[in-house]
Amino acid sequence: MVKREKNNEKRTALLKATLSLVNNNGFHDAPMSKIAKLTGVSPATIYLYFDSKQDLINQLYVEVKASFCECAFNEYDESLPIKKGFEIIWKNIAHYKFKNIEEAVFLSQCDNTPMIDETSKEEGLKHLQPLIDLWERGKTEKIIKPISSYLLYAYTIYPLAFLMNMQKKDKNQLDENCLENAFQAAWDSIRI
Amino acid sequence: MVKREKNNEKRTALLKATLSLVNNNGFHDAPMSKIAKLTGVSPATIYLYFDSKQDLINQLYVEVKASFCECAFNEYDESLPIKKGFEIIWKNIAHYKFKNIEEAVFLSQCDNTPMIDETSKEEGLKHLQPLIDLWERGKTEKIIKPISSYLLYAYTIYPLAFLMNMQKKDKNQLDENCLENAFQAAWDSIRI
DNA sequence: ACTAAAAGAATGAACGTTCATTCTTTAAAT
DNA sequence: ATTTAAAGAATGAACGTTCATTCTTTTAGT
Repeated sequence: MVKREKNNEKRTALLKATLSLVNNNGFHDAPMSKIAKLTGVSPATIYLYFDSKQDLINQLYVEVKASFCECAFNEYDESLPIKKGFEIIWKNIAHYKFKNIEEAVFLSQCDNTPMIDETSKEEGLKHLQPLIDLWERGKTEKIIKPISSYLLYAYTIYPLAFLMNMQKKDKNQLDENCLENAFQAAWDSIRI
Repeated sequence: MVKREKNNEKRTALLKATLSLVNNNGFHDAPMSKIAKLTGVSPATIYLYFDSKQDLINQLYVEVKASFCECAFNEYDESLPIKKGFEIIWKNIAHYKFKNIEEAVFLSQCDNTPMIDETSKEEGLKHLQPLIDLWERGKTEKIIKPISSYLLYAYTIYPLAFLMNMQKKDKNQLDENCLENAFQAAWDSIRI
């Protein structure tokens, strides 16, 4: 739903405030009034940029997911060897999750909750195709186990969400060494 | 908070209705009025069994988590060899998550959301100690990688949550073969 | 065993508050 | 002068919770 082109700053500020509130209070305690107050605008102004609260949260999800996926394939090249290509994507994702911890926590909350429309969720998932392609290539080259992409994702990418949540709670500090161990575990779980 | 001893059925029915509503609608769209209606009682009746909505959801979380952890260590014995002991616990957990998919989805929603009090969350986490002990034993016996328990959990148990969510959306059917692959991936990621 | 009184459960209606959203007015930009 | 952006006030609906009251069960007195 396209509304305004002008003053994208305000729109971005609204998205940012929403992210912060949903992260800290949960969707059930992130009312429009608080979003407006935190942004420094009137509640009515939100409706110049978004159709509804649901529209706001859906757009936020899709945009954060897009920025995540864009980051994931930075410097990735399909001609790279399987393991090297996987390592680049994996580390891109890992770095995103620990540099942009608020965004990552938000995504994990969305992915485990019915708060986002199913259609928006599917839209957000499409951008990961190059990783799935890489895995398929790895399977035919007998480098990666011949198991479903869901399994491969569950054991390589998904664990990062847990580590990140622990990181946020200061339960597990993630240094370079820990990251290397994590990558090794991911790779060991799927390599033949 | 101890309230009534009598008529535990109604209390259980309230918990069950809450679980179902939160799962399908999210916490933000599971009002007391709907919980009451689904249970077939008056809204006021809820407050004979629980202090508040927050108390209701906290108690639900703690009890579901407890039943999950109880199931996890069924037939487990500390004298078992590392791999066998791990396999038993892992498969217990896997079976719980796929036999009690509603409960498991609920737990994953709670664990990724600020909807549960932090104290209740910590209470729920305590019961997993035997698994951590097993891992420690595995490390000293040089069977399991010398990495933190958070990493071990992230790569062996946490992935099941993803598989289960996919299962619920009918995206990934989990047969016995897939389960075996999943266990192998889990073990491969942490064994030396 | 029967009845009356007390206690415990449960209720629907109503409370004050807060919600998402809209209406009306003002300020700013063109 | 006209249009657009923003604001604040206002809206009905819905929220969590409590209220006064009524059923239902238990207790006690005969």
